[in-house]
Amino acid sequence: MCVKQLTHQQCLGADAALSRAFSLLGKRWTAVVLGTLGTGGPTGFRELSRAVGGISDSVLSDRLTELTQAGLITRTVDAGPPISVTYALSERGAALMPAFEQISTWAQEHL
Amino acid sequence: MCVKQLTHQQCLGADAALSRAFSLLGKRWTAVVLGTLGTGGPTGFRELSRAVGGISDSVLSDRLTELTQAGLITRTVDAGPPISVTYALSERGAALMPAFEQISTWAQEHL
DNA sequence: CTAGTCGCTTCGATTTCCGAAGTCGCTAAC
DNA sequence: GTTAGCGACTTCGGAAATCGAAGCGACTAG
Repeated sequence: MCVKQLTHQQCLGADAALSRAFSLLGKRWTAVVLGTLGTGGPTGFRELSRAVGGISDSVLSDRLTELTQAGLITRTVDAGPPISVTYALSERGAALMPAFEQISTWAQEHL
Repeated sequence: MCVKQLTHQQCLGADAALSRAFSLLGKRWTAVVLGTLGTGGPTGFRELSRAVGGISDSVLSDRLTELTQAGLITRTVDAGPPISVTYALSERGAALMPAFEQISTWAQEHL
């Protein structure tokens, strides 16, 4: 049984939800991109690339597209000139930050 | 600045810690394996494979090796006969469960 | 003796990721 | 006017990760 005295069914539901979450978060860079937007605030592609560090442009572009489509971030285009694009956490994305802070705290003492 | 009024330095530290955490959790299946051990308790390879669902044997084997080496799970061999092996969360691994519960709750309402 | 299970390993194929180079539109400096 | 740099990406070949299937040895059950 669960470490927290849940019913078997509740455990299955929790596992399925965690699986859905990690079908996104289990990709390299997804959580780091979200976390970086959470700590640094709204920013553009290049600045985000620098803040994340080590990510390729094509993967960053892919992740931003996926996260926008999943509703975790918003993409705002200012036609300028010059064109500028700003990515920011949405409410839904911001709702993940408490969990990421816990993971971050955990990593500070365990990794 | 941070959404939570941290210093710039604290944000950078948090991002670096999150990056370290997700160099592990950002691999396909890692978090789901941990989460499944958290809800289902100690178990063997085959049962864990069934509980996780959809994972290949070679990746499960790889993940279990990595997680054991990282100290997040323990591997206990009973020489039998027949041989049986039990994987369980370590204290360090169990310390991640509150964050995974938050992510699971978040996924139940957002994904 | 046969079939099934456990706890894995191996291997070829597929998918994901990476690094480099590139595009277009803009701005700045000379 | 020219050159260089930047932003916001896209493209592509190669490397790494993942997958699915098949296999192994040791055991148990019928």
